[in-house]
Formats: sequence, C-alpha cells, structure tokens
Amino acid sequence: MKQRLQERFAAAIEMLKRDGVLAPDQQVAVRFEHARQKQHGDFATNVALSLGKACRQTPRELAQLIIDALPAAPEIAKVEIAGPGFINVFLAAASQFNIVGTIRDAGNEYGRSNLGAGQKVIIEFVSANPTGPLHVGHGRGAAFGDSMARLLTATGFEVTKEYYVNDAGRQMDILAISVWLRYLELCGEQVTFPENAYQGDYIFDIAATVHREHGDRYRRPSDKLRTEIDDPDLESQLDALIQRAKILLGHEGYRYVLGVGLDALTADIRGDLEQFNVKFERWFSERSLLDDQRVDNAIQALARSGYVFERDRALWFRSTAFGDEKDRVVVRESGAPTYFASDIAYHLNKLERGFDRLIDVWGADHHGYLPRMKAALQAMEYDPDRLVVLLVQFAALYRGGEKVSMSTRAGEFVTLRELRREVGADAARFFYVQRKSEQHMDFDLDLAKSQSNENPVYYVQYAHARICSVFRQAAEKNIDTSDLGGADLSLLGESHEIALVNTLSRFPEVVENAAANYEPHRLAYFLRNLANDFHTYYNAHNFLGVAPGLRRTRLALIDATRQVLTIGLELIGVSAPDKM
RNA sequence: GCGCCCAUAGCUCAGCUGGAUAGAGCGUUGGCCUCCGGAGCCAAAGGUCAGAGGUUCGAAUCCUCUUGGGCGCGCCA
Repeated sequence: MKQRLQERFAAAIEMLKRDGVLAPDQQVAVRFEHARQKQHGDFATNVALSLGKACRQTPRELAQLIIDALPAAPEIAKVEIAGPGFINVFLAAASQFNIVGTIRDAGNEYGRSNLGAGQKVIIEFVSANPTGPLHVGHGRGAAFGDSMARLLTATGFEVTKEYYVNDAGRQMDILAISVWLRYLELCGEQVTFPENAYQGDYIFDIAATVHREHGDRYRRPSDKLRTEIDDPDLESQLDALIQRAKILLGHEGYRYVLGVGLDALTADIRGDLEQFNVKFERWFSERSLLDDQRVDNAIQALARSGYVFERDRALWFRSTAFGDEKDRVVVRESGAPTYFASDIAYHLNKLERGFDRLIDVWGADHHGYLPRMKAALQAMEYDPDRLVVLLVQFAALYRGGEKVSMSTRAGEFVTLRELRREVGADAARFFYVQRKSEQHMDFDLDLAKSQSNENPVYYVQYAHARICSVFRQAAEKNIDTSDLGGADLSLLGESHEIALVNTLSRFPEVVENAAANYEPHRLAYFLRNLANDFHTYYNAHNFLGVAPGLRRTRLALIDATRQVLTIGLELIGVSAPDKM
C-alpha cells in the first residue's frame, strides 16, 4: 500500500515540476510512515516539510499544491494537511480489507519478498570452541543468527548457515589433556588435575567412554607425567604437561584422545542446537584449512599484497595500513600460523565459494578483531563491505540477584540445555530474540524460569491456538468453513477489525525491515502486537454465533491472522501449536 | 590511557533510520459476558528519554563534551 501511495504522490510531484513549482532536477523521495494516531489517518508524509525551503513556499502551501496535483485514486478516501505541513492520507476502508484475501491467497508466501534478489549469503554463527557444552551466552547468538538466516531467506537471499569449528590450536590441547588425565584417574593412576584444565563433568563422561572401550591401552605411569618446570605460571605448566602427553602417547595416541573429545563435544553441541531448532548446512573445520595448505596459500596471497613483513623472526601483516591499531602476527616465531591466519584463510575460502556477502555473528567481546579482518580482505583487494559483522552483546547472567560466571574452563556455567529443559526451546528463543542484539541484556535465570508462563511467547502462541480452537468448534457445530475465499470482506468495519487488518497489512514491511537492518526483534514485537489485536477482537466480538455471511467474513479474517502468526513464529524458529 | 557498545516508567525492554500528545510486558490498583479456551480483555497510576551544549521548521533519535556501566587493546582462540 505504501508503494501505491508513493506512486500516486510521485505522479503529483512530476506534475508540479512540469508546472514550474518545483525545479525539474529536484530530487524528491516521498516517504510514508504509519500514522501513530487515528486522527492522523493511516499514512503520513512529510514531503512538503522537507521540500518547502527548496521552492520558497511554506510547507502548508506546498502541501496544498501537491494535493491538488494528486491523481484520483480509489484507495484514497481523504487527504488532509495537518500541523506544520504533514499530509495525512486516509485510506478507503474497502481497499484495506482486500488484504485479507491477499493473505489467504498467498498462503505461506505472504510476507516473502525478493529484496535479496538471489544474492548468495553465508551466515556464520555460534562457532563456540568445541571444548564444552554450549552455555546460555551462546544461546543468544544461536537464536539471533538462526532467526536472521530465516529472515534473509524469506526476503530472497540464498542463505547458507555455517558453524566454524575451532578444532585446532591450544584449546584443543587443553581439552585432550583434560580428557586424558581423567582417563588416567579411571585407570587408577594418581594424578593432580590442573585447576586451569577443563573441570566440567562432561570430561569424566568422555574419559569413561575411552576407558570402557579401550581399557588400559592409553594408560601411562603417572610418575612420568611430572614435569621439571620452575615456571610458576599455571599456563606454562599446562603447556609443559601437554608436551609430556604428546610424547608419552605418541602422535597417534594423542590424536585419538583429542579426537574422541572433539567428536563427543561437537556431537553434543550439534544435538543441543537441533533441539533448539537450529540446523547448520555445514560444520567447517579449522583443521581442514591447515591440512589442505589453505592457510599457507592464504598467507602467500596476503604476502603478494605487499603488506606482509618479517620482524622478530615472526611474519606480520601490516594491518595498520588499513586503519587497524597495530600490526598483527600471522606466523609465529615457532612457525605455527596464528588463529588470525586461519581465519583469513577461512574468509578467503568463503569468498572463493562464491558468496556475495559474508555475515559473521560474533560475541561483542570480539569487536576489536574486526578492523584486522577487514584489513586483510582489503589487502587482498576484496571489498571489505562484503563482510558484515553483527555483534551480539553479552548476556549477563544473574541467579538470585548474584552475577553468575560463565567460564567454560572452571565448569561454572549454566548450559543452554539446562535453560531449554527448564523453559522450553520456544520460550528461550523468543526471550532471546526479543532483545535488540546490540543491547546489553540482563538474564535473570530464576526469573526466566519462574516466569516461563508469562513469557510473551505464550501470549502469541495462545492467539494461534485460540483461532485453531474456534475452527475446531466450527467443525463440531457442522459449520462449513471450506469457502472462506468467497467471504464478503465489505462486511468488516468494526474498529477492532480495522486495527487487526492494519496490523496484518504491515507484516511484509516488518519482515523486510527486520531483514534489512538485521533486527529480528522487530518481528517479535510485531507478533506480540498482532496477538494483542486478535485477543482484543476475540473478546469484543463473536465469530461463530453470528449470521452466516458475517460469520464467514470473520472466520476469513481470523484465518488470515492465524496464517500470519504461523509464518511470523516460524521466522524466529518458534512453533505455532494448535492447542496448548 | 586509547578504541567499540550502551544509558528511556519501580524492574525488563520497544520506539518503524529526524516527525505530531514517548509506548509495551512484569509489578501495583480497580473492573469484565451463565455465550467461540480467563495463558484472555478493559481501565488507572507511573517519565526532566543520564546531564549540558549544538545542528533545524521539529531531536529519545544526528554532532560535541561530561557522568555512569559493559567490553576490547596477546606470537590466546
């Protein structure tokens, strides 16, 4: 409807240009917004206000000229000038109600658009290190990323969801040593478990699996584990322990233990996310980049740019040339590439796979990492704007008013699984996605659990279930609901019906805005509004107990409502139950 | 110290990229049909949009400064 109005007004503007009121080269964009108050009609534009100065007219005079030039249009009932020069448009009721038919004809397609025009987008999110179960902090990224993927798909992008598995590097070694030490304990060895290794119970489970399947095969005498290291630094001691383990177990044994841990945790995370209604097209291994020399290739590609140099026997990327705070190491003194180097390879790989836009969802603590990543792309002559990084702020956790730590190593976190079991995947997803991603979020676990019944998701789902219930009642009373398409929409007109229809008609616009701005929370708010409009209507009017003609019309309206609720909930990964 | 993010009702948050009288949920107070599901509906109270300047017809929204909070500044990932 907005677009229709824009066309009408553009025609009027053209007319004024021809009449010399406006300069022919004057750039004019007529923007409409939904009027907040009823007395201001349905849509309002400030075009006369913004143009007034350019043509030396007062805004109100110009508004009048525009209105006079406006072509006759059946959808417009009335046009008014208000305030300093707003033009308020009142729509003809009949043309508004047609949306009910449009929605029902479009079915599941309603709200979809071709904004993306088939552009290939890869969205990478969660990507938590596979060193422990996901905690509630990861849940926010998961809910956000997945909803974004759904929104982008609905708006005509070709979307691939990917999880980058950080299965290389020191964190993996710490995982391996943690598993192995617990395993040795099970074998009956006396070992001191370092406090900076992974403390979580899940490590025992993995160790137990190894012990059950292989007995003492990976057992080594614990006295050989002792390292003669004076360094009081716990991290250095841990590294020394890892070195001992590699020697004692041999390459294959060590790889085995590490692999068991990695596989177990990856599988755990994958299952957890599936229960959360999040599925990835691909789990991309960081190690595979190293194994296939793609990291080396990337470093060479970067070197060809001329922004790579050697210092202190390490290889550096001159990222400061592109605005980064300092230059960054890509190959360590030891010869091992940094995490940054494999990340460059990963992003290069995404570009080579033909994605037009790379979307990364990161925790806000990684924001300092963005300039160097963009710099790398720029150095290799890619447009850095093809990388879009969406930062999701931390969710500070509280339990009984106390802040809860979320350290994976210390094993002191609340898992996503726990949360899901307490409140359910639907409530958790809705709760997460309700918040704007760049907004800090206080997550009170006790509140989230105790209020599970007051979560707005139930309010929205209840609206859907209620509509389904009305149709069940209709069936019981042998009321024919098969020909809602033939409903006479001109019978609508109650204020609650107008409000509901207006909200329904805004849905495609909300989806587009949510996708274009990477703001799925808009959809959550829209759905709450829609549910509110419906509940209010439900309370004020009867659907089944009225004359057959009106009954059919109202059923068509609430059926369209049910459809939009289903589509909208689906877009944020929440179910639309028939009964609750 | 430098950089990024944030500050809106008692609490948790929206505010449609600068519009008209700043809105929801929770909590508080009062009300609702013997009828399609009361997980609902209606109403009231609650605000110096952190503070101060600036930009303009017009600012919660844009700019500067101040205050207060979160995060980052590794040859960790």
